[in-house]
Amino acid sequence: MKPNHDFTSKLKQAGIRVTPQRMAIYSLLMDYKNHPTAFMIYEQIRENFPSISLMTVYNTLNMLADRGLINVLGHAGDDSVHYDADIEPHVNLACISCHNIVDINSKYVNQMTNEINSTSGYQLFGARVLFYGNCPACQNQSRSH
Amino acid sequence: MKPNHDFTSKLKQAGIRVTPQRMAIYSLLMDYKNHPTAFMIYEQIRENFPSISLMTVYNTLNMLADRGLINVLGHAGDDSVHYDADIEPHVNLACISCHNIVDINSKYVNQMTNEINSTSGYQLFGARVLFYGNCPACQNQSRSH
DNA sequence: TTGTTATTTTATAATTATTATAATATTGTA
DNA sequence: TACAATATTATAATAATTATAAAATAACAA
Ligand SMILES: [Mn+2]
Ligand SMILES: [Mn+2]
Ligand SMILES: [Zn+2]
Ligand SMILES: [Zn+2]
Repeated sequence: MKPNHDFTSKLKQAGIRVTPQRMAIYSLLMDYKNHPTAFMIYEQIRENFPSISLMTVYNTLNMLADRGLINVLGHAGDDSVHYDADIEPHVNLACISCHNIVDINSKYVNQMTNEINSTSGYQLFGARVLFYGNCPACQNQSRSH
Repeated sequence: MKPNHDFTSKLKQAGIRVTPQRMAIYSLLMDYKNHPTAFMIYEQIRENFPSISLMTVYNTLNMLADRGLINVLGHAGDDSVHYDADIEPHVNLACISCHNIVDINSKYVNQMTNEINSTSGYQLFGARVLFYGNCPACQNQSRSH
């Protein structure tokens, strides 16, 4: 596996040792925009990396989250935690039928973040902004059942 | 237990049978503003209602959430789900040290909600807006350790 | 009020996402 | 290359949540 210097330097900067497993997990989360769960990541990576264990996926995700390199979105109508490599505050839109999560642009998120940063008195680490409902595809399915 | 007609009518409107347990759970969540977990609710209610079971708390919370009467906030640095009786989109502020969640006013939340409602194409049921960091009290504790 | 039926509560067991452990393997470094 | 610190893996344990089914209760009609 050839080292991807983008990820390598990011991990090193955060004081995390570079391993093939961590590179694979981190870069998958950066490349795919689908806000996966630990198990979804595990299944994807296993195709190119058959010996990886689910424990390594959890360890890596926890480590990346602790250092602030990724964001923990929480549940999306299912019962496992979804992750997001985009740590800039932004609006996520979850479908509680198909459990997909997509990003959506909003011009108000930055203003809201600045407002909370300056007025709350909290030392902020991140934001979890998630609206939920039914996506267009799932609305059609339930209409024509 | 005397019936509280506010909650009674709300439950009836939602097609939910009125029971003392459900009244206790729903009104506790409305009265306390601390965004509790199922177990925290269970412990509180048990003081005046010694025979209640944790299963009833989960059943009721799931039912209220399904009907849109309460909001599911998700984890707050711990590993159990927090609930909120305030279903209007608003900013929640979680401390990842002490796991307390408080509300904070923001003038941008409503604008953001309207924006997403009109542009997303999703049939929206609710929002989970949660910023996380260290609260002032926990900042002081870690400074003077 | 009383009887009837559907629903709810409860105790209990089962499930499952996540974490802990400890032996083996790998990384960073000299 | 060799060493020490750290990571990975297989496995077992934990704990939040859900499933089940018998007993209790709410709604409602006679
Ligand atoms: Mn996102
Ligand atoms: Mn709130
Ligand atoms: Zn959908
Ligand atoms: Zn705190």
